[in-house]
Amino acid sequence: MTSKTAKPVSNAQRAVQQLREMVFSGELPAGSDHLETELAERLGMSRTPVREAALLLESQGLVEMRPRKGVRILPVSATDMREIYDVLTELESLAAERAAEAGYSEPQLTELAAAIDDMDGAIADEDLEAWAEADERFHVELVRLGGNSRVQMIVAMMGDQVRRAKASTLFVRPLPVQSNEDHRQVYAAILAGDPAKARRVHRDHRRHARDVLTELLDRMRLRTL
Amino acid sequence: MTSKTAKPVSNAQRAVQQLREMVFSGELPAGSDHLETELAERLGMSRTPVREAALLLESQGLVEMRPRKGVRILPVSATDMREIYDVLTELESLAAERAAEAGYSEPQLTELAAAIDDMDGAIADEDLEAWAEADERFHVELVRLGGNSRVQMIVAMMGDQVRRAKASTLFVRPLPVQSNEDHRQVYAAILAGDPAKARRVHRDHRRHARDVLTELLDRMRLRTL
DNA sequence: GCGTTTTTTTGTGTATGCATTAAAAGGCGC
DNA sequence: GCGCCTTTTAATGCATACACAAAAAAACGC
Repeated sequence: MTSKTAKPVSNAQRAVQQLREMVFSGELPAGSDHLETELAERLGMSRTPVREAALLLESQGLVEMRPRKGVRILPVSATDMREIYDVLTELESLAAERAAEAGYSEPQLTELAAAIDDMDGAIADEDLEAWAEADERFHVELVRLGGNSRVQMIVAMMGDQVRRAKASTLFVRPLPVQSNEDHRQVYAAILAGDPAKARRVHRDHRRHARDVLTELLDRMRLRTL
Repeated sequence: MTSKTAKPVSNAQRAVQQLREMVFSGELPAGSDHLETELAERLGMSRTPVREAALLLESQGLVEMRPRKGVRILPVSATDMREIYDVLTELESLAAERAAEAGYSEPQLTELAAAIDDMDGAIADEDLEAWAEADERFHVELVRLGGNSRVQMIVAMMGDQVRRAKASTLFVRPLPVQSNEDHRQVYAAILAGDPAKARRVHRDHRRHARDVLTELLDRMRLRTL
């Protein structure tokens, strides 16, 4: 039911996926070093595909390869967070603007609406993980509607870089009750075909989220994640 | 005077640099395919470092690796140009805003001022290549002043993707006489510490440049470069 | 003991060989 | 000739081997 004929996925691709998961899950903790040989053994393949995978992850800003020191899982500092959120703010706002310009009709926005509803539901249940998942869906879908493949890529990349940080602050953050009001406004602006408003609302939303998070990080004295 | 003791640069790094130059110079034309073996021979090294280099360039959006077909030099379509210019507009505007917030004083902005002056000079001489070089310097320096390393990276990456296209339209574009007025306004806004104005002016500048270029591409019936 | 030099260890960067498999070439019936 | 099957060719993906250099360990002088 899941696959047709079993697709031939390369070892390098598997290495990328597995390493990503190991990074996100914390199995490879931020700041830790791992020799190519060690990772190769862990993944049950030779150094070559592992190396290629590491090279890719390095270009995505998730790890760093230092000769003789191994593959270092990059920590994310408060400064990094600010940088990343700034980029996300700009590009998502652009996406919102473009989405509003595109003249989508309601049936094309069901995914977005569903994400918003799910966030409401999660807040009512005080289910933070469900909320985070729906929030993620909202942002991904918004960017998709923006129709710029490069923006999609960059946003995904930046999202990966802050994934761990988001996860570890999720339970100490205030319940984002206000947040969904913003989401609905963005949705409305897109449906109404008001690009300037869509941009502005989303931008303010993002900026606020950034301030909350960075202040939180300062308060937690968390310098890297 | 240039080097201390001759640094040990890896073959893979050399491969990256050389391949980049070969792409930008047109020695490897857009749309062409090249087998790993062929490139390895051309660069005088084995497939391994060439492969790593190609993987990197792929992650930067310059080439695409297709099994059995070889390394394909990615062409840039009119749509691609629009996407890229949209991203550049957003991120450079952010940089301008942040630069204005940073409270730079005149001596810290000499590089930017010099680039503007050079553009004026180049326009007076009708030296398009000198103008393009100074324009590049202006934008790079502006982004640097913005102080966001991720923005710098992404802008550089997007810049690489449109490098060939810019070069090949340079001589059919109208002389950018108006453009430098914008640059001076951005400069002034940064020095005056007016983030909103810096952003707005640069954004409009960019948007205009984008319209000129895309219209030009349509008129030239150039679909890929 | 302790700073310095020498030896050993070890990880990486690169070359190379090979199995796999997609594509091209060739053969065959009609 | 032409569609279809078989054979051959050849490019990749991966494993492996090895030289080099960096770091660690050991030896040494004092």
